[in-house]
Amino acid sequence: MPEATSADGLTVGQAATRLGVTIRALHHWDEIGLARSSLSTPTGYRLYTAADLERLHRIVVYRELGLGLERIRAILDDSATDVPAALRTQRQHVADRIEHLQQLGAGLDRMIDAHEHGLLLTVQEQTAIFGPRWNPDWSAQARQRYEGTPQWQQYAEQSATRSPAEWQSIADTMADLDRSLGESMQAGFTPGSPEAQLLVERHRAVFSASYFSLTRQMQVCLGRMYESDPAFAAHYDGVRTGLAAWFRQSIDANARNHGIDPDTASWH
Amino acid sequence: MPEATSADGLTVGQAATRLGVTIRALHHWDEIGLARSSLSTPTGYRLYTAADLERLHRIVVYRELGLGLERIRAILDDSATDVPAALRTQRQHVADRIEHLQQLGAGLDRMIDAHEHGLLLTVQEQTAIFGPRWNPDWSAQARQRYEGTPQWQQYAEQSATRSPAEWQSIADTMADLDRSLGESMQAGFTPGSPEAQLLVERHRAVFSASYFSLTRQMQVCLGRMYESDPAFAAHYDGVRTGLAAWFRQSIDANARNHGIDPDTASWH
DNA sequence: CTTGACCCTCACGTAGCGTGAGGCCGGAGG
DNA sequence: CCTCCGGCCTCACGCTACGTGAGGGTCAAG
Repeated sequence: MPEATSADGLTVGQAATRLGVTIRALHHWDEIGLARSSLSTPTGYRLYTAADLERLHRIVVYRELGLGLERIRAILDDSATDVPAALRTQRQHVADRIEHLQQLGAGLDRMIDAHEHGLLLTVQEQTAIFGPRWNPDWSAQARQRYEGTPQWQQYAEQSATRSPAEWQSIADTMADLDRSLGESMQAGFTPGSPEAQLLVERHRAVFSASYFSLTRQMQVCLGRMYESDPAFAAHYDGVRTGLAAWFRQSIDANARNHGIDPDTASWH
Repeated sequence: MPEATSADGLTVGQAATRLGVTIRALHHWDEIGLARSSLSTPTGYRLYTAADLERLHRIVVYRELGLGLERIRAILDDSATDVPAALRTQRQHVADRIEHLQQLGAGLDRMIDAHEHGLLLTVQEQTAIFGPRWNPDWSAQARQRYEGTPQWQQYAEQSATRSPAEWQSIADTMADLDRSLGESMQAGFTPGSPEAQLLVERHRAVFSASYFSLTRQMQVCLGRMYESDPAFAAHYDGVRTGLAAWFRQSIDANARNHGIDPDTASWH
């Protein structure tokens, strides 16, 4: 049995189901004067006539197109408004928002990649930037070890915004630092000497800017790894024989100079 | 002269300009506990330290990716949250919104087309649906005459949502009506007879459902045009000789029966 | 007369701030 | 010392388009 469509009109609930909107929406449109029911029962029930429903239907259509209620009101009430022009403006807005969202999506993709791979570079680019002795597996290993730590997150967020050129610049800076370390050792500066201290602090600054904030405690742990990890040790000793040990000792000495016992330092 | 970066930290204004956000945003993030300044002067000024700025920067990045503040809070504070998973969820949201907006855009395009051309059918489709005697220029003429009137707007909005199949159904209904009109005239029913009145009301209902709400006053004007416009007259007289005049008279008679003087009726 | 479905009017909550209002602080000039 | 201007502070309401109850009448059926 269909609803007894009394000739007077439909109640809010009936109108709402016919239009596919909520009762509250109809109430709201009533409140702001966008669409009032032209009839009502003596007890205050709203009754929507066929003409009311036509207007409501137009509202629903324009609302589905993403127009704001005030713009809809203008279109419906002000016959002077240029409807196609208003629609074209809205079309432009939609296009703009789509483009913006697509950029957001691309940024998210980069960020996801950064979190999952650590480096946003192809293997070819990695070799070109970090040199032939770079092993592409290292970033995967680093990810396995540090994934989930705040440091990894910070690193991932930064690397998501880095272009190959910026990676190149980082690699150059690092290579510069390696050279300086080798020259200092070669020149006879010992761990603990002012020159060595300066270089250790320079390493901390460069590292913090390139990867993530490095405390002196963390730097101590890193130095130990440089010496004990075969790959890292080979890298530094490749610059100058004995450099891995010299650098670790310099870091330890610098930490001691800042009141830290390198033998109890932890990564935190 | 750069700002005197007092070692303690930056004031809100300085932090805001560095981060590219407003002061109010920083206040807001403070209010909801997302990012508090860890220092403050005795007089209550906020001072943001370097660590604070790091956190703020991360917030800015994630906010630019479209994440909500609560989600950002989870990522920053709760090391247990799976960051890539959260990002992928967000990526899906963005993709969904893009698709939705693209549908909106398509709907807007249809609506704009409908307002500007009146019919969303190719000339071929028009001929196939309305028959070989249909003249594609008619819709352009109708647009020139009625553009800007509420009736045209209603018509355009409806036709924007109509598929060729629905147009076919409308054409069929109209053809049915034409046939019935011709048969009634042929059978000798006169304008004003109950049979003729029924057909006139049927025309009004069909027309209102297919194009726009038609009052009896408007129907009278339409009937006069059917008789006087050569194209329309040819159409009806092609169904049955003399049908254009018979139909116009039937509309007039029906209007009179409803208390309307057809000679003073206006389109409104 | 009761019951359950429906209706009414407040009125607060949402996300992320914008935008004043009204008033205190800090450094420079007179 | 006073004043002035720019910067800072804390309320606190405003914005979109309703969602979601709270508390209470209304309507048709049993």
